[in-house]
Amino acid sequence: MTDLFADGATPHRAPPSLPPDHPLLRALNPEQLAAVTLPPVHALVLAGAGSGKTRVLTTRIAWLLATGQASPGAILAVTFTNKAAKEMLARLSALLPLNVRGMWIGTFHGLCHRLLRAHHALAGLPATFQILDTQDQLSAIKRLLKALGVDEERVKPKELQWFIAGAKEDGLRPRDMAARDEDTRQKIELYRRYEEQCQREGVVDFGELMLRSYELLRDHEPLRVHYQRRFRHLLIDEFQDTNRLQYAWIKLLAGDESGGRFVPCGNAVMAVGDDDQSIYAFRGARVGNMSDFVREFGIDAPIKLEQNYRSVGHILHAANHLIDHNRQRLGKNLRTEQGEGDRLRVVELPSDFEEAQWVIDEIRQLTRQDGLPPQEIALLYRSNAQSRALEGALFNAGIPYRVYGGLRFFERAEIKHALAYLRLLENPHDDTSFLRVVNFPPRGIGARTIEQLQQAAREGGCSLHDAVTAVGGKGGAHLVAFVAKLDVMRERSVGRPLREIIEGVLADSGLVEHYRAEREGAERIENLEELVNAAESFVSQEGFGREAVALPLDETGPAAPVSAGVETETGETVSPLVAFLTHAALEAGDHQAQAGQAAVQLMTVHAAKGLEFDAVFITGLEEGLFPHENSLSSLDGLEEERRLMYVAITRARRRLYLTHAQTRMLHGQTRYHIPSRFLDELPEDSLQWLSPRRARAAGGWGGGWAAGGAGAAAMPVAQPAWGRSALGDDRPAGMAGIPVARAPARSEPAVSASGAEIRTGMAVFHTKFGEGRVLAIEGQGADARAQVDFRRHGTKWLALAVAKLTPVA
DNA sequence: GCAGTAGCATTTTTT
DNA sequence: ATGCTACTGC
Repeated sequence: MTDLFADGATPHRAPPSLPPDHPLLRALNPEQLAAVTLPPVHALVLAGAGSGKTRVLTTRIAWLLATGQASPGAILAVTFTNKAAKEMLARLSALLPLNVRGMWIGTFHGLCHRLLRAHHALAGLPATFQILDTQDQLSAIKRLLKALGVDEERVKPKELQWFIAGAKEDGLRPRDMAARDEDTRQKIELYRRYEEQCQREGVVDFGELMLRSYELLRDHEPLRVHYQRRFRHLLIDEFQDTNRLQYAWIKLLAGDESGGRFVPCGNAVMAVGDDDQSIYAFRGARVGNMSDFVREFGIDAPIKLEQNYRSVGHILHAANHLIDHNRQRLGKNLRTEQGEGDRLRVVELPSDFEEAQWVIDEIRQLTRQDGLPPQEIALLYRSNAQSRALEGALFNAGIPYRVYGGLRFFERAEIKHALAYLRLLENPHDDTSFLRVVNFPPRGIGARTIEQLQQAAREGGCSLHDAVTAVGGKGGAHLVAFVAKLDVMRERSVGRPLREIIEGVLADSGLVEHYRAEREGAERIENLEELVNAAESFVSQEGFGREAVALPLDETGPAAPVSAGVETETGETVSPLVAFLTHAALEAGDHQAQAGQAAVQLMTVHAAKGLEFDAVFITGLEEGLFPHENSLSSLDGLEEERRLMYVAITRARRRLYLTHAQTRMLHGQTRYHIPSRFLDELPEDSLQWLSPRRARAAGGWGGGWAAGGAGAAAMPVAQPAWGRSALGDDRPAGMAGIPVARAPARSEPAVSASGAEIRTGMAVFHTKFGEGRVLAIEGQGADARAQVDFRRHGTKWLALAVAKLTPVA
């Protein structure tokens, strides 16, 4: 089959010639087959959850290659995460015995980085430019504010970081931005100064990788034309998650602006995505790119992949029914050929504590009686804080578990320290790295000295490294010694293999020695040793070359392997060290070790996207939590929450549990919640209530909350019998899914305000905001506050001692 | 320079 | 409640 990839295979040459029963195409359903064998035209593939999206993408590429329609060098496939890119490569090489070297398959940032390395001079960057991760970016910003004498109270570093990242995601430079007010004017100015600082130090942040490579292509026509001619097939994964800039970047590779209109240049763009799984608007993702794409690329009709291979019927009914409540959709319905399966089990518990206990009991049953491996069970929640209660219960029950999230390998402090030394070997003017380790391990350089050094650097207009001689006294001597030490380390590393360079730095910097003396240092030393291993495997298997290969402008066929270094268009080489540092910044590593362990999986719903499990628990299904209260004020926000719920539901193959608690510890206070509206948006026929169904103030206005509002006032938290050890057998009557008419003893406090009792679920009237419904009550007595969803003013928290709320009959 | 402490925020996250 | 940042005092 390799002969199919002979040089000279040109795009759009021959009509596809593979028979439909070819092994590549055999197992595809009609829609998948249609997507895979599409002629070279633009296409939007609406790929529902579990519909074989990755399979379509990889088979499409394989088909293009196998039919000789494209050479590997003509393919550009882009994903969001390294994980997705790796999976694509792995599955592709399983499909075809092929050399993946010539193909550009990677993340947006990875591919942009590759472009910038190849054309760094054109892009205005030094050959050894390094990447600033989010942490580094924040410290760079803090440093900038300090240098400019801007009060951190007036301009919050985090806010400025958000502002800058947001601007870049929209493709905006400071000069493109108009200041509506003084505050914005200042931020734009700071953005400008931040850019200067980054340029001076030879570093780029994540947003800059994207924006700079966009500008590179935009402003250099020969280069753009070169890449346009090269990449005949552009494939984009998770298209619903693209931001403005990423879409603009794709358009640059797929055509030109002409008279303000976009004109495709003949390449074929296949965008694959699912608008119903768009859950990253908060970080700049723009679902609107999907409809823009349809319009601007003249898509007749999207190809819909609606056949689901993951879940049983009831789970899909629930997902379909729920998402149907969203207005803004392209429209799509999942179907399965599997049976209906079990109904979704819904349960209400008195508290988050008991919710956790109930989940644990159910997990026991799943593993012991149904023989489910623990790693096939996922506990999902809306926000990370919710993991605590679950973790505590799992710990006490002795059930192994694994929590996703938290620090990743390359983000650990000790690793960042080591990397900072390595970066300084390559680029001594990297002030962020300089500051990180100038006094770590401690070497008598204090805040005073650093202050003077920064002052000197500012005055001299130079880097901290170059300013050390300007500082006098003992501090100055220490600084000079530090720089001398760096010089020695650099000297020693010349011509050495990467492994030895890192080992040398770990020893010479004193890092290992420092951690050896520390009580908790053992793990850190282990991590540092792991860093050496990571470098070793990076050099050998990963082959740092791949990261930064550039092709000569007169490209022909796959790039030749490079051994000593990485060729750029000017024939310069990038050292293995630079390549490894880039790798560390671009791929922060796994979230946690022991991935393959037999452990129950805990994660946020966001983190679960793209994963699947036999059994899934969605916990904390309460108003204010899921949907989250911060999202309730806008329709877009609420719809995104609903999509999030959709993602959560579609993670489950066979069993799905939905739990909610009446009370929950949040921010150190007990809060009272009503069940999530999403529970009401599920099809009743697919649900099995394991506790008496509590009506929430359902259906919005005029809807009854009959059972909900009738509880006894100001009762102590009751412990209904069904709250404890709810294993199947000892469930009291009513548990077996037969809804019980009696309302459970409730625990919402009735709060007296203006002589009237206010309770959760109650319809109320406010003199200013009008009619509303009480979503939650928090606190006692004079501190009591109520969260009220007002019909026309959105959701507000009101202090009951102040607000005039009257119950509405 | 470091330890102890007061203040503060606390949805979701990849690169 | 809790964990992180920033500041004060030795």
